[in-house]
Amino acid sequence: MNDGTGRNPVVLIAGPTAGGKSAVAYELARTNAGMIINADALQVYRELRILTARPTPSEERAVPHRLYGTVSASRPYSVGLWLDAARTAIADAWSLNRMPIVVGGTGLYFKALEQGLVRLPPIPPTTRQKWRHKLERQGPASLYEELMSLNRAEATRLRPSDGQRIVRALEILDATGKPLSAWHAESSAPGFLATCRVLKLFLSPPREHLYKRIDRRFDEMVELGAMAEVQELLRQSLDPSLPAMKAIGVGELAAVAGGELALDEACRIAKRNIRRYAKRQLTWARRNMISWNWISEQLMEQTRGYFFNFIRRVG
RNA sequence: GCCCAGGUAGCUCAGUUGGUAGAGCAGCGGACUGAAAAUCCGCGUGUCGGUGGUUCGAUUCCGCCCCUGGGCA
Repeated sequence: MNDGTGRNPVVLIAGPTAGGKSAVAYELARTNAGMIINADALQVYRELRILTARPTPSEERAVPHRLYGTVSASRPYSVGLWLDAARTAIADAWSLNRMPIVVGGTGLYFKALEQGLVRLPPIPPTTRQKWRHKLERQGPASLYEELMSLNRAEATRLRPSDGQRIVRALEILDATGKPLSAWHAESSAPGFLATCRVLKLFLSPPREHLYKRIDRRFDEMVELGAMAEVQELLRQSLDPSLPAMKAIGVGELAAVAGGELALDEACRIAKRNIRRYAKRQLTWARRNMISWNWISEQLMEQTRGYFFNFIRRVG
């Protein structure tokens, strides 16, 4: 696929959850021979169609979709795995003469796509297990001490309470003999999109509207059978620390299934957690997505023609 | 109309024997490189219903007014 400039085109659509990304992506893709590629860390899980607000089967039939529901909830996913899959999908779109439209709410995935990821040798699963178990048994403070004695600079980069990052730092040090910061410094691989013609849209509805949509959408999820979806997931008896089990709504509705929480109370908590998540997405974006086109709902209406023109021109 | 009980943060309320106030929930800000819907850090955001009075000083005491419950008519 070529737009006359010799550079391949890509459209990226990001924004907080429930902000209308999917609808925009679908419309662009349907009218401009696009291919929609998922950039959401949770929408990859097969079992979570309703709770992660994945595109509907009819939408998936109308327009090519990639990386939605392709992974079992029993498997941990990661940025690295996603990045490989996303690159393949984007290349596929080009070869099929379709405009790749990468949509999702996971800021880190977009950052990896744009700027690349540190090239690390694979960490053996046993090493990963070792440190994770240690965290469970001893807690973050003790592991922080350990990291401090192994590599002071690496430890001071982190907080003593941030168990997840401490474990990551330790497993990298353990498996490669070098701290993450050293790997980071030496592998400045250019991002996959460095040579592409890229349109970056960040959909940013007013906070108040966003929160209303979040609340409404969760009620809809429950009506559509979110409860059954969670019960089905629970039947697999998966490790609760798996990413899929941490999807917002899973824990809350599981508590209802277990008789520990009333449904309306669970909904209240889930909605609050989604609102907080949306806030974290916005915090991330303010810092990391400065160069994106930030568009409000109104602006989206006003500039619709402009963006469609971009698509037509390059597509 | 009269009699009670209230009006304090977005909500539910606590409190100040007179020195401009604090909990829970909600919210807000920040960090972030293979678990990122994760993980972690920080922050009370206030015309104490209004208006006069007493006082060095009133959210607190007094008067009047407004509003919300409940009761009596």
